[in-house]
Amino acid sequence: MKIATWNVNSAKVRLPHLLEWLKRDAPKIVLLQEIKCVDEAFPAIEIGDLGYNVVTHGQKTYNGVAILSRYPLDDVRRGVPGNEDDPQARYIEAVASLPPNISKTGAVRVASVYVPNGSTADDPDKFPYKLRFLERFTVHMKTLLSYDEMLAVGGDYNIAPADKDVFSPKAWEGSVLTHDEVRRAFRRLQNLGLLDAFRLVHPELEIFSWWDYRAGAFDRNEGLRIDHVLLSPQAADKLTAAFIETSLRAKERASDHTPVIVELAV
DNA sequence: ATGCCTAACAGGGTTAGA
Repeated sequence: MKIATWNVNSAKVRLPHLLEWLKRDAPKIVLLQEIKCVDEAFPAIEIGDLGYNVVTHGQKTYNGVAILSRYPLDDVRRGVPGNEDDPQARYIEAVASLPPNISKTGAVRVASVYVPNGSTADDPDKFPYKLRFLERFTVHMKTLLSYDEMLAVGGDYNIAPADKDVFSPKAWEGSVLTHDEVRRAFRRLQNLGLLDAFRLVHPELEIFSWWDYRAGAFDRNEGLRIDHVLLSPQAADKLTAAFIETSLRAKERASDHTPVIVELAV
């Protein structure tokens, strides 16, 4: 079963790419970020026609997350608990029920997260907001891990966990994507028991999930690995493959992010 | 090299992204 995460940078603009990719690759579950639209404007009909159930947590203009699933979705949660004072739509969670002919394990809980960028480390509002979001998100992850179930949390974490996730560590030193404090926040998640699926399969591979729109960054392969699928131990036990679908970044009118995909033998 | 593209909203220039 393939589970993918993708920051589409506008569901409306990326719809042709999304539909084509869903038809070709047929991931069972897709976790989307930056849909940049309200729930009513999300192209749920077109996606539903391909056999996907759709739940969204949208917002006008900015942010917005969604879950697409070939399996039924229940127990939908919008927003991180304890973060209700935050008007930005950055988190959605649901339980996908796997049919008995597919799995004996029953269900997998999935979540799509869009961690704030943080602007610059000296920004008086945005960087503290990023750290505060990560703190509250981490508390909730601890709760979900206590359920001892299959859990996959995919998203744009806006964190390059290590220097090998950065094309030029020197150029990115001190940025909000590589900052010690956010890397520490990422390690905290891992120390709770959430495992970086891509790194489990490819411990040393240098491959990126985002490339700047400017200055031909994609053609030069000047990117970062900031999109991740984190797995509970129960899910990581089923992990058979992980890869980054670079082809979608090469298209005309591409998102600046490309899908990260994991395969679980459930 | 801190605005090199892109998107939304709006109907031009600003905000935001990473």
